Amino acid sequence: MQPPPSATPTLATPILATPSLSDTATRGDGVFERILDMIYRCELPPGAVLNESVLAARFGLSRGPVREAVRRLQGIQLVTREPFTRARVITFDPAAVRDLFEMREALEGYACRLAAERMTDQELDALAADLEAQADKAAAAALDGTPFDFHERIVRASRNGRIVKTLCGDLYHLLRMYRRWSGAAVTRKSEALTEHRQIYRALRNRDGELSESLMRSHIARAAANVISRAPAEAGDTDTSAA
Amino acid sequence: MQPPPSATPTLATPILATPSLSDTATRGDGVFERILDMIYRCELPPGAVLNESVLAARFGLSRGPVREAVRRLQGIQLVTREPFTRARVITFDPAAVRDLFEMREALEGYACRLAAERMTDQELDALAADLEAQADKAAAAALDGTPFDFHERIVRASRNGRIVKTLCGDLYHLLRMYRRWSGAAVTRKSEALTEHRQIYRALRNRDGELSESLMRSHIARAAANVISRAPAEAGDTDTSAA
DNA sequence: ACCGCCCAAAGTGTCGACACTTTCTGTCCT
DNA sequence: AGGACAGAAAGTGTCGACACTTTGGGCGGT
Repeated sequence: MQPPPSATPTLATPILATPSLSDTATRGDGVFERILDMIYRCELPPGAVLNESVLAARFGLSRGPVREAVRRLQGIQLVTREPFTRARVITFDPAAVRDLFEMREALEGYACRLAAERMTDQELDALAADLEAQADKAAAAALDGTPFDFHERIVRASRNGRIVKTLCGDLYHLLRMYRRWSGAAVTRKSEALTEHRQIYRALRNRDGELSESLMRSHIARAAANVISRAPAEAGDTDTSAA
Repeated sequence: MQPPPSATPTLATPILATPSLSDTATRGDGVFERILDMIYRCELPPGAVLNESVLAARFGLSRGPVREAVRRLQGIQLVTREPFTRARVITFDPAAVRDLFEMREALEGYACRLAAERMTDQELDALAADLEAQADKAAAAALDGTPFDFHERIVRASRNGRIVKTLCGDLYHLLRMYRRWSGAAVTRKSEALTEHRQIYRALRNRDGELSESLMRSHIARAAANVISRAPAEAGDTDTSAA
């Protein structure tokens, strides 16, 4: 349940300089969000060292919350770490990327099969509407060009909370991070749209087998497209950037 | 004040009564293991409250490591927690169990498909040998009656580190815990063995499609068997059991 | 000049204390 | 008597300090 770092549910927009640190429930959570954001922005690129003291000083608080946040990052496998050594942002070797997309293929394909069985007709209608709206305008509702909207809708329609949490949580972070880092823009927009329409048709027909198959192919093609760009080796960057 | 300022500064073999707490890399890791064990043993049954202070006192150390361990447990979704409230061991409602087995079906099925493509002939030979050894004797090498040996072998043969980590890590914990709690012994031994042999044959034939399909069915049947036992509602248990 | 040991520096692990939040309980008002 | 409020109690969140481990550099031995 990590909607893009824009949502501020019931609170007024904070005017403070520290953006997402003051209005969070606990400071540790705030730090988690901020570090996540720093990783997304490639301010902490893959391979960067996470120094607890430095980060604490940067955020103006103690090492405790930072430590907790780093552990959570470690939990979702976004940073690697062994007992007494420094924590580092995960680095993308080709094997890891392959693993990532394979896992997504397995999970999201299955989620698509479940969705074919469990989606309501209303949900299907809404999905179709939004899909075509996205086709007309370059961007859908609010977020522009994120092809994940379609995917997330289907994943959530699987009604499997655990799969949803994995795909929309951990894997989503990783995927997004890899995209950002590799600079792989979505140059497959029209193809993706076609494939999305295919998947939608299979869902509408309640054909779980076909839905899963199509989703797998779709993801595999996207993966091939993303991987085709040779990923340069990540350089080390310290957190002590002034 | 735990390392007595005596001789042997680097290697102090602990003669203490605390079994698995002193010899781990870091104390937080030790606490993690111990709490995990307590959950397995149903000493901390589903719904039990994890009180940091009480656990710390029980383990004879500060709240810091305990806190860290609880956060890690939270990370793998074995305990639920919201900001300022107590942490509780996850409770198994039927939907959660269904979600769990579905996810396993998706992931392990796919892993099996990958294994069919990636296993070496030697691995297949070894797998067959161990499978038949298990069939002869009631128990395999060391661990008795754990049907996970076969599954884990296949999962690891998928060569996908991320899937392996998920299945043999998080999900494995959950599954094992659920088994323990529901008291669902494996009463399907002979059927399971037959199905394992089927899967092995498909792997040997390098038939990924069939391998995946068989594995999915196998897991689905196991799930149905386990779920059939009506899970009683979990009672609350405090950690301050004297 | 090379290799290994020793030592200081950096960084993580752990601790005890304090601040804040939540919950419970006892009391006061209606 | 019943319900809302205030205060205490319990528990989590955070902090600063100290202990331990790892690492990098200087020093002496060969």
